[in-house]
Amino acid sequence: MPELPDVEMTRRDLKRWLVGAIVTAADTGDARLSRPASPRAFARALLGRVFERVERRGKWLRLDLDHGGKVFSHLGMTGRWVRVAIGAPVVRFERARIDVVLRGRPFSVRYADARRFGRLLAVRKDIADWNALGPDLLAEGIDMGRFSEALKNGRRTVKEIVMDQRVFAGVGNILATEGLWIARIDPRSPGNALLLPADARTIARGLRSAIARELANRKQYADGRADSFFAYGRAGQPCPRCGTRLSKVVLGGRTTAFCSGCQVRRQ
DNA sequence: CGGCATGTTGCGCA
DNA sequence: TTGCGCAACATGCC
Repeated sequence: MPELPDVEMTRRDLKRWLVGAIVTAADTGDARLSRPASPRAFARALLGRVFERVERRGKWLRLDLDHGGKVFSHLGMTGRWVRVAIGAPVVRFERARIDVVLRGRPFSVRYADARRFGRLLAVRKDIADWNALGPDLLAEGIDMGRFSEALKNGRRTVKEIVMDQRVFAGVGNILATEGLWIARIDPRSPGNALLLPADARTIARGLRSAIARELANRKQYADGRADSFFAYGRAGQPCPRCGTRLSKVVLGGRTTAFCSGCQVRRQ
């Protein structure tokens, strides 16, 4: 599921389903997902409340309730929200349920998460994970000065820097791989080798373009990932731009595909 | 059966 | 003290 474009699509769903809806029942039995809050706190915070807003920053979602409470949701690796009829049976890997009434119509919204790497907690104020997030490439203008600084100060590779949620909220392994391919920059380049303002701009443009492509793709194939990636998951196959066999390397513990033919490596 | 997976975190070690 | 690499988390799927 989860990188910025998927989470954004989820935000739009939740906004459509929940804003203005009143909660008639809420339940989760999963202490792991609701940590450090308790499953009981989740039910208690939601019952009888009305959703006012659904916000997103990077891969985090925040649902604001009418009494000032907030529900934070992170999809982890396999989390997803679905809407079903009221009283519908438990969906596969269901971890939480929110029954609501919107404009007189009752229905149910379920959170499913096979691996349970996600988070789902109801709290009174913003959590540290949310506050620590850097700018969101879709929502906010990015501060090029700050990005250049992050690159300059980083001994890490440019891919690791770009995936740092404090630098760009929402960029994960797919977006970083695709964005750098579009920007024609070798993901192994150390950040402090990319000193030109033009480099930062090119990378930001590549990431934005990758996000736009993914969003368009999600809209078209509402379900699953019809992979139309340039580089992600395609090591060994020809580069769609220059035909060179795409290489594979592990950076920051994540598999990374790139083209040694047309992605420039800086030292 | 082995290997890999869109994410994050915490631990051991240099 | 800081930083880095990597295992761990829990499960599906090829």
